[in-house]
Amino acid sequence: MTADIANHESASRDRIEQAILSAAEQVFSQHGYRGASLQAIADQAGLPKANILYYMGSKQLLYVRLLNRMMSRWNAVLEDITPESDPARVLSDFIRTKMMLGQRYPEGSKLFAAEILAGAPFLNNYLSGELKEWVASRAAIIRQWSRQGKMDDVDPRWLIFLIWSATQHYTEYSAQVTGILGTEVLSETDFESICRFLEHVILKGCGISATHFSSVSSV
Amino acid sequence: MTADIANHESASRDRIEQAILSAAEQVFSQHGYRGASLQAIADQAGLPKANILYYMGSKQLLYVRLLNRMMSRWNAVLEDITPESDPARVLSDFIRTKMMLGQRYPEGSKLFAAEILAGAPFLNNYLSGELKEWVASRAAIIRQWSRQGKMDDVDPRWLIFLIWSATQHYTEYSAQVTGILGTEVLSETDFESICRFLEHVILKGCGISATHFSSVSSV
DNA sequence: GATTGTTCTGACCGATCGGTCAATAATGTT
DNA sequence: AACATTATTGACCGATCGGTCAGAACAATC
Repeated sequence: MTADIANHESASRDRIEQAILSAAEQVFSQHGYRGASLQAIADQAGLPKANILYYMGSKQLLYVRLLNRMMSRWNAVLEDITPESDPARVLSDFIRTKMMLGQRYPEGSKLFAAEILAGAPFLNNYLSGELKEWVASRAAIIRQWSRQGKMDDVDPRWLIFLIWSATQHYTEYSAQVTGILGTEVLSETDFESICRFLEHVILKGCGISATHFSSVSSV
Repeated sequence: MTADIANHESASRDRIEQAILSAAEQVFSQHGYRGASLQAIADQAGLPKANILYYMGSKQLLYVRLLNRMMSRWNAVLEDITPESDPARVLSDFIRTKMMLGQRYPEGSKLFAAEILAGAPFLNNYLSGELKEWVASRAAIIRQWSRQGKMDDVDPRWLIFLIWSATQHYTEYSAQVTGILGTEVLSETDFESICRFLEHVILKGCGISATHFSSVSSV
């Protein structure tokens, strides 16, 4: 008897669970919690419906498990930020990290968006607890930057929301973006162009002098 | 027999239809097309379910009718923009108009967002047709502004997306925003503060010198 | 007051929903 | 080989889904 089996986590079981989670992420992200059906998830995963429930227990357990998985992916963002940090570097990193996360986990990002749209019935505690503290602590540091004259005296909360929304837009509204651009997916060139644009506008807009390693090329 | 009745549009019928549309907008915006049920809409409207279908024909007809109603509300945005317009005034108007629309029609905005999240199955033609042309024509004018030296040489598409997302955020993510701020609704003070912040960052970030009537107070 | 057309709605339809369960198959363990 | 555990899944459950329909209720015209 191996340690894995003792922990009820054989390699086979783990592989199947990941396949189910991946399938469920797709379906939930498109249709939200209510609009998603276990049958659709099962079809997507290529398994019988009863199998989904055997591994996940219930629709709700599967859903909150997906939410938690997505939350944990965001944990590292803006983790090591101090009043002595360089605003240009930090905000630039923030923009690029969020853009990258949206590209890497598009379904997870959409899943989160759908949950918020529905009024965050499963995430209310997280939003008004953990995330609220996260924003408050970062906002305090940004406010110090303003007081130190490193940047304009803007409301840090609106700045965080701005970066959040501007980056999230390209994953959640991908259907609109690709429809307008006329391409199926966002090219690597477009991705880099967007990052540079956001860095340029937001940093300059906040009165942050660009450092040597990050700026927009065209100005 | 009045002209209204001849047009199959009595005042009574119109009142009921509006009530149904309003109720449906709430339910669809929260749960998307698939997740919304006619029974929930009927309950919200205080009518029997069969009554909804009597007035609207089917779930799909009701849904597309709501989408079209929301589209028409956005028609006036950035309508009278020319190469000779003042970028500061135009972008400032754009920001405030979009913010105001989101506040005025929160359910409609969320409905639109849910449709895009689902992959825009009912709006693909609109996005890659009408809206694409709308963006292209505005982008052309913004590009002329850049060539005239009125602003930095930024990609107009990313600028439009930026304003779009930053303003939309406060209606679609209202659950997250209010959760983080700790308030139930966005106060009038916050609303004005956000508008000024966005005007400041975006105009300054695009190298647009603020005109006399619009600027941020704190810098 | 009988006739006609519109509005309203309970009852019902087949399909699908999330979830249960018993029977079977596969996989260890000894 | 015998046994115990886990994995798998078709069949089924009550509830709800979108939608239909017959007929009651209502209003307008003659």
